[in-house]
Amino acid sequence: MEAIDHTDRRILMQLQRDTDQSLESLGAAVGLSRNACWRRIRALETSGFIKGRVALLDADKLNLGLTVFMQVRTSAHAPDWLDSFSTATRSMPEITGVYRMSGELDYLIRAKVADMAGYDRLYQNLIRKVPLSDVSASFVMEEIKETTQLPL
Amino acid sequence: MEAIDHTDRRILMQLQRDTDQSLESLGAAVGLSRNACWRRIRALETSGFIKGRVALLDADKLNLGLTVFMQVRTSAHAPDWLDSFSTATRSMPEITGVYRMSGELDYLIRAKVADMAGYDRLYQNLIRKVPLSDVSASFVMEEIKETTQLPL
DNA sequence: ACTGAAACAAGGTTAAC
DNA sequence: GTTAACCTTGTTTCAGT
Repeated sequence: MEAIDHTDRRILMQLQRDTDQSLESLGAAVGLSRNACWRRIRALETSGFIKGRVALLDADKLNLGLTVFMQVRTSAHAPDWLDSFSTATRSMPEITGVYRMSGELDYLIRAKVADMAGYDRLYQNLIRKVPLSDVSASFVMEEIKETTQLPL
Repeated sequence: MEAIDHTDRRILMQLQRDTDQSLESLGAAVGLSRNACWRRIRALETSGFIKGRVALLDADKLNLGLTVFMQVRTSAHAPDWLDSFSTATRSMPEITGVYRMSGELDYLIRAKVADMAGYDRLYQNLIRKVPLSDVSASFVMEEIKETTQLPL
């Protein structure tokens, strides 16, 4: 696993914007021939810098217009509580992010649902699978920025 | 803009998992010929269900191992405060998400930085660009789940 | 109107330098 | 790193259901 140079960064920058460019245009953008480019990309893949290539869908069009952040506060709990919490949240496709936060007893959940009724179903499902003492939800009114691009 | 059927959903499911499969294998997965598949994908693109295709990078490898959520509480402010806030956050590449939350005076920011020093730089930069009264930060200790896949 | 089969062209992959 | 051959696969055309 090598260190990354300036040209690699530029390639990554392009790919995390749009992975559908041809090697030709990509090479042109970073000043490289078609397969010099190809070989670098391949290296970036095998070394794990590139985790994968995915399609990004329109949540509104798919009737998933409501994004909710749930803050879970949990008091003392059995040692395997985290296990069942992880398993439960990972198995629920509406939940797109789960994070253990600083402060030890806090978890943050991000989920996508159709509407309030959808949120309630999600909430009911979740507390049925894993005991949660204190849950508070905040809803996204406006998405000012949302990107998968990392700063390079 | 049409409604989406079951086969389209299966295609979208595949593509948001991995957009690098050939039309051949994709078609096999959903029970379609190569270009029946192709035409559906094309329709899903032009109708906007597919917003784009991107590469997902490894944040740790790129020295962006610290994810932080910042909660911004703002009291009364000039009518164009939101404008300058939006412009400022959108121009900062470390910031990967900005949301106006329910409760009217709350904004949530997600950012990726290298470490605490990186967070402090980001914070200093941000408050230099736009006046913020009350900012609290929570740091991600453990990423239990993180996906771009929407539930279908 | 939507399907599949086959021809075609573009672009990813390999080999040679 | 480059150029050029190669061959997979995306794209277009066409005919059938």
